[in-house]
Amino acid sequence: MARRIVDVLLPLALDQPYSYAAGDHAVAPGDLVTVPLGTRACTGVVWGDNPNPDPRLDNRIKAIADKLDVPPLRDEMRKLVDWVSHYTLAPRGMVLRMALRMGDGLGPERERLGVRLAGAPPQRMTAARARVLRALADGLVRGKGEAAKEAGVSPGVIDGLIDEGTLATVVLPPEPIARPPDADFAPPDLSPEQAAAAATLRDEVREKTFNVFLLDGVTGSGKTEVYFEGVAEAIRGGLQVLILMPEIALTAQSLDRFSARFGVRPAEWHSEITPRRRARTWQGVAEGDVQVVAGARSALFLPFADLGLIIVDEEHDPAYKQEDGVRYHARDMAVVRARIGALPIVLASATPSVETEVNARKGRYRRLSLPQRFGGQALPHVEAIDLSREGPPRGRWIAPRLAGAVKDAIERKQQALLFLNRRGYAPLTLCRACGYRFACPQCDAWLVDHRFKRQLVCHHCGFSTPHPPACPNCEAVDSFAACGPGVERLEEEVGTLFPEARVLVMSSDLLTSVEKLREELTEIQEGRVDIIIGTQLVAKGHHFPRLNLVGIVDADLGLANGDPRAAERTFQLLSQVAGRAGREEGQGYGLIQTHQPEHPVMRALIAGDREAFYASEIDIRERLHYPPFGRLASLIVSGSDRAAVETHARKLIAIAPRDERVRVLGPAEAPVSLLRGRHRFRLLIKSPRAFDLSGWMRDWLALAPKTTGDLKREIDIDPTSFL
DNA sequence: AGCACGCCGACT
DNA sequence: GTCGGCGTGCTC
Repeated sequence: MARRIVDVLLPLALDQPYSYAAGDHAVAPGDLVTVPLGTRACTGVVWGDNPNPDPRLDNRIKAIADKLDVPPLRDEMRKLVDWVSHYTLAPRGMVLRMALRMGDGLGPERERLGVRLAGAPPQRMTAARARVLRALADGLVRGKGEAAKEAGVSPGVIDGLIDEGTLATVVLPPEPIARPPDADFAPPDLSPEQAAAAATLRDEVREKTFNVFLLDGVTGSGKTEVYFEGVAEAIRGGLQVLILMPEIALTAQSLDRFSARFGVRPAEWHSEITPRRRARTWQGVAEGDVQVVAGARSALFLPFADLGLIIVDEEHDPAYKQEDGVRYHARDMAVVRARIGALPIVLASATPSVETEVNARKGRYRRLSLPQRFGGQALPHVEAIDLSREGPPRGRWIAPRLAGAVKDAIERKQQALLFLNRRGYAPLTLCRACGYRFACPQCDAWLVDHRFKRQLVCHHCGFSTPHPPACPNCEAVDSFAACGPGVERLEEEVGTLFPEARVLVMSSDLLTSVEKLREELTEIQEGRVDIIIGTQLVAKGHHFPRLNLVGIVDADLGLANGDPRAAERTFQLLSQVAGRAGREEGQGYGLIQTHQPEHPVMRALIAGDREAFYASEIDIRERLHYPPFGRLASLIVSGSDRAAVETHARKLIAIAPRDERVRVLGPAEAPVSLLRGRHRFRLLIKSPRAFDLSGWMRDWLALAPKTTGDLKREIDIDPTSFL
């Protein structure tokens, strides 16, 4: 019999699988195998049989070294890898890599050792040893770490007693990575609207067909309770569930809501999971032992054994777009995964992305609306403060009317939130004597003054330098002027306006740990804070029960550049922030400081008229043939030699295949034209919606000269960031 | 992505 | 004379 050759896809920057001899291994598509690659060994996945391997390989085909004892990557997963790779133009191997990110320590469970009292007391008794003996006096088995903790000693003391023979070790059964959730642990009381939506989801989960739902309701309308009913139905049916969330939202608060409903926490999956836990979760998911995973976007590539439902919470959140490596949008790829796996998917948001909203309007997605706040609470009352008519005095950022509202809120013992999406003290520092401006040496960006850290910092590359005593250009002393506000400067102003108030600044760069964030949230909840000053960190999912007033200090900030998604993002962010007001303490109040109160975003926020915003934004997108009415791709050429970068970009345009449906715009210097010492030129590619833009891009790049030196091309299909 | 190979600067 | 910097190219 002829020897069997199989194609193995490797988690490397390779688009094509490599051929290996199966040898004695009974392998099938999807099996994880170890294969020799150059000088090393590599774990890959059998992609299929290859009866006619490339003759140019002649006899260089090596043999599979080993087959791993884990469930094979299912057909759906392999289809997903192929699909995502085709769509994003990332090499297939790099997409596979995401599906194999299980860390080390796969395979048999590392033995967990327990200890119990077994022999005579040790020759040399110490205080620590005595504490251990007392703690274990009942003769029961405890885990090693557990015993040390209970006795209040270091693990070394336990090991010493094992060596002495006083304690005996026992192999413990493995601890489950996640206990099974109980679908009926604490069923909720639902409003009629919630109950109707929940019933639809339950039916759909039983139905097991592809269907996309937009679960649409304002902050506080109870979306989570509704999709939990879909989750419960999947659990009852023995199916697995994936709940995607923006990474920052995966806090204790939201996981606690899950455990309040189902009795246990879901398995977690995000960037800070330890490697061991990661490996065990991956394996638990693949074997079907883990029923529910709550995870950040990368959880989309977990190898579920029997997935029955996907939830994408806060589906509009920009964090779903991965901007480096494989550039994919987790919400869109989640829909693809649901279609491939023939299962329902729920996109939940109070402010759906324009894409999702259009899909719902056209009937491609089914809308489940939750019209009110749960418990009949009113939405916050929102007003604009026109900065050109009633702005603050020069050098101040809080208008008199906003200051008055803050004062009232404090007097009523309620909390106020001042939102400013800008970290640090001031975004620009200049010398009054000579006009010198502090700029990043390796980016096209100003250095931001961070007074708390006593540094000038580049927000693009992280470069930082101490604030110099004199101007580097004219050597003038005391000539610096801070231009514009950041949250730290706002804190200063609040300090002079309300010297008695207890103020807390929440900004990602002031956060040292998740623990610290948790403490701060508790402080806020317990009312030990009067004024919260925050960046977008405060917009995400945290619940502030005593908050009644939200002041948006600079609503125009996100609208400044020429980003086609600026309006949408500003609307979503500001709605979310304003929605934090008055969720428990009566009528909430929002004040929006803006120079353009007539802008569709502001008008919609003030009127509480979401529909008006979508109507205007959808109209603009349709006229400009922007997504979702057309397709968009971006190609950024970058490198240290500016001329070489521009030449290459022009060359790409010159060789682009001609097609009257495709327009290639550029090359233009990218908005951030210098980043980490690399010059950047951008091409934008537009096509109709019904066009395989990925395929066209692939054909185009096949004609392109290969890059030399440090020249790099980055392709982004459906870009969401235009920097 | 790794890793080896290869061709030019400062030292055990 | 070697050690080692990281640019280029290959891995079935």
